[in-house]
Order: sequence, then structure tokens, then C-alpha cells
Amino acid sequence: MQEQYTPADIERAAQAFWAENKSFEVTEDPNREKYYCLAMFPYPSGKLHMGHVRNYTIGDVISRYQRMLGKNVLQPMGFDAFGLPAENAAIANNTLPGKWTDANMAYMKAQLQRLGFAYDWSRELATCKPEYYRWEQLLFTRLLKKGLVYRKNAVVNWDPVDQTVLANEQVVDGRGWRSGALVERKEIPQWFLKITAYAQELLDDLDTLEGWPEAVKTMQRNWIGRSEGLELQFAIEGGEPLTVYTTRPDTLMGVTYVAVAAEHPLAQQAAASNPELAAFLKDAGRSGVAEADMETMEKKGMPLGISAIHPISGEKVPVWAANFVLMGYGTGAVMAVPGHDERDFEFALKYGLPIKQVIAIEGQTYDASTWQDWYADKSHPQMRVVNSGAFDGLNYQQAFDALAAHFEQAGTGSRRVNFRLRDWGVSRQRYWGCPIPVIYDKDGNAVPVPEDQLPVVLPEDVAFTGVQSPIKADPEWRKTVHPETGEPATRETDTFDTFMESSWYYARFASANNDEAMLDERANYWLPVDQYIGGIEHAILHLLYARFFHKLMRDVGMLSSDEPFTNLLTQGMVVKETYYREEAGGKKTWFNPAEVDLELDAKGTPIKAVLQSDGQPVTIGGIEKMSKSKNNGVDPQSLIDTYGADTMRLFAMFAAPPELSLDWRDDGVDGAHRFLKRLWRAVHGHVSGGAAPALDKDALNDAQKSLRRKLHDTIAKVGDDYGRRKTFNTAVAAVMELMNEATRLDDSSPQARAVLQEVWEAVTLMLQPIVPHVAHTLWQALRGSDEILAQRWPQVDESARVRDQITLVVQINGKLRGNISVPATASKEEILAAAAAEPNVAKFLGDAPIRKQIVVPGKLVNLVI
RNA sequence: GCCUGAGUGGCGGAAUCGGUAGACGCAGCGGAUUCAAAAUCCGCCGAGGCAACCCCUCGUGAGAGUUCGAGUCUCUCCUUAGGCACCA
Repeated sequence: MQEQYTPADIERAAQAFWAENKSFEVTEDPNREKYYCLAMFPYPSGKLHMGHVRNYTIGDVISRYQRMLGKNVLQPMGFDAFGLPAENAAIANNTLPGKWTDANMAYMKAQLQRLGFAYDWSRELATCKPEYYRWEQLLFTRLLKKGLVYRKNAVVNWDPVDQTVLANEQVVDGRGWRSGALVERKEIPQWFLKITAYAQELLDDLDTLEGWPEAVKTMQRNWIGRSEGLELQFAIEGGEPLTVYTTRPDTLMGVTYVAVAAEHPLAQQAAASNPELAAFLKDAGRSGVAEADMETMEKKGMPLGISAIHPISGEKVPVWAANFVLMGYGTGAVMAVPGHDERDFEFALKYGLPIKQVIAIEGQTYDASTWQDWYADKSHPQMRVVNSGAFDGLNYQQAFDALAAHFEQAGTGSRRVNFRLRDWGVSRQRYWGCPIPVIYDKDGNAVPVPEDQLPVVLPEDVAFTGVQSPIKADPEWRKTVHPETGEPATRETDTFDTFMESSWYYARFASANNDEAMLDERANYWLPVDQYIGGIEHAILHLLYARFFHKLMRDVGMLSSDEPFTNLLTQGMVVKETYYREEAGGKKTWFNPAEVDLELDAKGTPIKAVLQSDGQPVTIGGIEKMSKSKNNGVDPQSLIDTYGADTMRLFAMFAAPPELSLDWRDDGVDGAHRFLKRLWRAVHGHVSGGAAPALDKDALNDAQKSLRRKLHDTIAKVGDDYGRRKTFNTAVAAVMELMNEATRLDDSSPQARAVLQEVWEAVTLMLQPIVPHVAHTLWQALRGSDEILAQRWPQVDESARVRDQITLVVQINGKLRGNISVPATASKEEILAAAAAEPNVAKFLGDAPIRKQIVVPGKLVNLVI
């Protein structure tokens, strides 16, 4: 064993050993328990960032630990390779999205290999390759035939200057990010997957996911948003009736107006003869489509000059157009109850519409000039319907039932379960994505591309200018023939939402090399994924879509399980401060923290930041998720080059528990490196003393016994931290404590050396999941063997953990007053006697009578006086 | 605006089931070693009080509550992060 710890050399050697022995390639083995561990695959943005290092180290630690428990562990890796950034990069660097993506994947794969992750690279996949996306196209055509796919109009952000559709991210303060033009809403035909057909099952099955964080399940439940309500109609004078949905039929008599979306036919019709209204509708359509924008923008409306007939009272109520009602979500019309809905209340106040109280709670006074929360409280036991004629005096449920019966009898409405969840629009008007496998005949009727003509390949050698998708710009690409009639026909030129590819990759890894089928029986061996790991930012969309796809694949007979991920670990984000300068037009330029110098006050708080290149100040922004758009990423590569992969891995695990967001600071990496050097030195010193004798447990002195107790306590704790708690930071801390104690044992007797041999072997095994290269090398030194990967998790020797004496804390009235040491077998009386005799305790007790004595075994004594 | 988290020393964090707040590490300070420095090793390190490394008081975003006992449970509020359907 060499004296110096030289990470570059030992990491190269260990990685070469793993590659040569194909240490991480796995096959199905029905005789062993399988364990499928998966960390969310990366978007190949260029190079790895800290979030990747953290994410993949967590996955690797769990994988390597599970392998030590004897399981058949699959840990694959691939790339989520379609997406918007490739198009932007291609424009910026005058290259092609495909070339840029390929180069990035090659570079990032090399980085992942440099970090020593135990991946089965034989299963690698990239979603932008036809070998991958052809199966997605196949599944889509089958779903189309099954009726789970349909086409309808839907709104997009439209940039009227660039004449392109913009992603929400490309809309900044209501303007296109490149053109600066005010964004408009535009309706275009798009393909949808009927996720709402699975809404109930997606909701119900959350209850089966015991290994998921409650927070994620709650978010998904709220997102799906099941509600029970009434669908009913308001007749329109001289027009089609308006259908509305309400979860509060008890407030129906409080309706004083009805609001419709700007795009609603009723509004458009009214605008034809009303230029002022037409202008308003146009203006209302001028905003992004993001829900956050809709909810926070100023609520505006204008009357259509039309009346609706209240279905119970028969009274006329005005119909308004409102910018917060969206066509396409629900019916595009809502009934407004300003008396009991806060948004309606504010709208009514603003436009002088009547506010009518129809529910009351005894003892509460209704004041229509300011909103109070109780106005909307349907669950209050004293809540009663008022000012509602025949329904007066009913509570929420009674009113609901009475109105439901009324409408069902009259045939003008019905009970209805509604979901907030909307069908998934999967069409994108972009180039760098999977082509949607659909052909249109001359009349615009859609037919799926026949299976034997799949895949529809996205051409990669194209002229890409960034203005329009090359497959849309090229009049030739779309030309094809109708599969049944043979007549000329055209291809769909939209591509899929990239969430499509990431919704089933976890399953494809099991059958990665099958070019005959999307999945095969191997998928049923490996699935579901035992442990899925990824950023909390995916708590809803990606994880819900993947759950949906799993059920789709099940229902076309490809899989037998109901859910894709048994256990989920949502890692917190790696965040970092941001720096920017704002230009005249409001455009912000972001600077990387590495280019900025900080001035700190005496307490270490940053007060001023200047750009190194020009010495001029920059604005200190918030601490945010490391991202390309905020340019606040820290490049792990230079740290890997300086300290080695093991130090990076160790620090990523030690700095914070996985769920918490990690505010990245470079200080501390040094500490992790220092620990590895100390470990190396300690083992080197031990091994230099020659072979250790066999351990004789009965021949140990107190100090040696004490170290063995610490060792076996630590093995138990670290195993629990890795396996159950997934708190790798405390696992590392525990091993550090053990090492501190071991290096303090100043004893070179044969039995001390035997205990230390046991300690260093166990430390090496315990750290193997986190720092596998160091562990590989130390194991060679300790055992003369390359086979650390074949080793099992060390056994806990319970006999070593037994204590004769235990320390208890003594409190008086809950305040700590002293410690006592008693035999582990001491009775309650003996403990109380020892507590009362403790000098400081006795001082505080004085002559006061003891009112209560609480003894918590193994922990403390509390005397109440 | 809505949904879901988080808030503990100068910093990252620990305290796992309501039971010693600050483990482990970083930074800092003092010392050893060195011609010197780096590296390494040892010690100190929440605030205040005290002659005192005894001990006492205060202290986990703010305010209230439950309890023998609250960082942990309940309520209200503040700050902050993530998501909001076309960033991935």
C-alpha cells in the first residue's frame, strides 16, 4: 500500500477493474431478490451540474448498499435527449440540435464514468434515437385506435412578431423573450391523451404508495382535484343555454351574474355589434396561458348586454365576459356567487354588481363591503341557507341533495364528479422532438401511421435556422400517401411533448436491447422500480405522467403491475445565489458566481458584489435552483479534477440530508477530502504493522471493549441510515465519530491490533457505497483481495453493544440539573435514590416535597417539585 | 392567487417515537511541529452572568396553547423555496 492518497490513480485503477470485470452488468435471476434502483436520467444540457452529482450519488449509494445485502441490483442510465434547449443552443452555436445533443451526451457519459457510478451501461438509451422513440409512436397509435387519444383546439402562447408558439418559459412579463412582442393567446388543433379517464385510478392508487413522501402524494391529490358538484344550465334569451359546473349548489340562489371566457361563442357573437366589447375581448386574450399569470393578473370584465335566466328563481342575471375564465377548461362559463366566493366578491365590488347573502352562520354578521373567510365556510355546523326560498334553513349537504333532486327531476342538470386534472396536450410545434405518427388525408382526417411503417424518423441533417421547425418548413418531408387509399396525404409536423419520452424510459431499461418489441417479460421481472430518486420539482408532472403511462402500458398488455415506482426519494435542489445586471429594456443578464467577487460585512453577510472582469457592481439576486437560465451553476468538473470523484461523492452526501435543498458553498469540500486522507493514513499505519492476530473477545481491556462497542453501534446505525432512513449525512458523521475514536486508541498490543483490523475492515465496507474507489483500494491493502464488491454488509455483534453502566439525565421541573451513572439493571427505586443523591440535584431539591417522579428507562429522571 | 415544503451557532447541519439543543464537519482563535510556510497533530469555539473549565439565566423565524417536559404536537402570523399543465 502506498503512503500517499492519490485519488486520480486509484480511481483510474478501480474503474478499469470494474470495466474489465463488467462488475455492474446484470441479468434476470429468478433465484435472487431483485432490486431496481433508478435516478431520474439527465437532460444532456452540456455538462453535469451539482444537482446531477447529488442525485446520482444518492442512487449509487443505495444501489451499492442493496448489493451488499445480497440483492440482484439493476442501476441503468440514459439521456432525456429531446427538448427545447437543444434548439436554442443550435441557433446560438450555429450547429444542429442532434449534433449538439450527441456531443453533450458523450461528454456527460464520460463525466458519469469518471464519478464511478455503478451503472449497467449495456442498457444505455437516448430518447432522441429512433430505436427508442419508435415504441412511443407505436404505443400512441394503439392508444389512438383505443380511443384514448383525440384532437381538439387548445390555446398556446403566440408570438405575433416571430410567428411562433412560445413555451411558458419563453414568455417573460407577457412578452416573447426574443422578439419582445406582447404575447397573444391562439387556438390551434392539438393532440390530447385522455389522462382524465384514469383520474380516479391515479387518485385511488396513491393510497397504495406507502414508500412515497406524503407531501408528493398530497400535491398529486390536490392536482387531480376530485370534486363532487352539480352541472346545470342557465337559459339564454334567444341563444343556446350555458352549462356551468358548481361544487356549491347551496349558494345557487346567490348567483347575480354569469361569466364566460373571451373566446366563448356568446361573447364573440355579442362583440360583432359592439366594438368596445370586441376591443376588450382582444385585450383579454393578450396574456400568457400559465395558470399563475391568470390567477395573479388584474381581474377584468365587461357585460355582453345579454341576460341569462336563473334556473330556480327565473330572474334575469347579466352575462359578462371575464379574462379569468378560460375556454377549454370546463365549459368556458362559470356562475358567479359574489356573496360567498372571494374572487366573485372582488369582481362584483369592482363593477358594482349585486352581492347577495345566501348562507349564514349564527352569531356572524354579514357585511357586503369587505370579504370575510366565513362567507365561504360550508362545513360550519351552524351554517344554514338563507334568502333562498324553499331551500331556506338547509345545511350544505341538504341543500346540495335538494337541488340535485330538483334538477334531475326537471332534466336540466345532474350530479357530477369533476376533476381539476385536464387531459394532457402532447402536441408541440417544435422540431427537436419525436414526430407524432399521424397522417392526414386531403380532407384533414387523421389516421395513425401503420405499425409496419414506424418509426416516423425525425431527419437530423436539416437546415435549422430556429425560426421554424425544419419539418414544417420543408414542403417535401410531410408528403406521403394514405395508408389505405394510396392517395396523396400529409404527415403531422408537430412533435411530442418531451414528457412523453420520460414517462416510460424506466420500463425500457429492462428490455433495452429488444428491437422486436417495446417491452418483454424481463420488464415484469425488474418492475416496479424499487427506488426512484429525483428532484422535488418533478413531484407532480413527470411523476403523474409516468404513473399514467404505466397504467396505459398495463392496459395494452405490456406490463402486469399497477404502479411504476414503489419507493420515491425526492431530493432537494442544489441552490446557489444569483447575480445579474438589468438593462434598459428590463432584460436581465445573469453572471456566474465564479465570475463575481463579494464584499462581506463583519458578520459574513454579502453587502456588495462586483464582476471580476470589469470591476463594476452587479445586483445580488435570490438563492435559486442552479440553472442555465440563471447562470448560477457550479461546475463539478474542476472539483473532481482537484480532489477526485470520491471527495465529490462524499461531500455531496455529507453536506445535507437528501430531501433538503442544498445551498452550495465550496468550503467544506476540503473537509471531506481531509477525512479521506486521514482514513488513508490510518489504514496505512495499521497495515504497515503487519498482519493482525485473531480477535479474542474475552481478552479485551475496557478501552478495547469500548471501541468495539462503538464499532458495532456504528454498523447498526449506518445500516439503518442507508437502508431505512436514507440519511447519508448522518451515516458519514457516524463513521467520522468511529474513526475519531479509533485513532485515539493509543495501544499497539496484539488484541488492540485485532480490534483495529475489525474496525478498518468495517469502516471500508461501510464507506464503500459512498467512496467506492478508496474502499476498493483499502480492501486490497487490508485483505489482499480485489473482491470488495462481493462482500456482504458487516454483521452487528450484539454482545459487543451490551453496557453494564448507563448514564441518565436528572431534571427538576423539566430543567437539566445533573447526570447519574447507574447499573443497567438498576430498579426504579435505585434510580430515584441515585438521582436524589446527585449533589447539584440535592441542592435544587432542598426541602421541597416531590410532587411527581417520572422515570424514562434508559433516558432520564424528572422530579417535579 | 392556489397547492406543497423549509426556517436551529459565523456557516452546512445533528437531535430517528414528546425526553441532555448544537453530534459531525466548515470557518475562526490558541498551541505543538517547522529556519519558514504548506501539510499534520492537540485544545477552545451559541449568547449573557460569575473569581471559577463549578454553576446560573436566556436561546431552535415571531406570538399563543397542550404537557412533568416542546426544535419536535396544535393554532395564528412572518420569511423563504418548489410546483401551477409548452423549461426539464
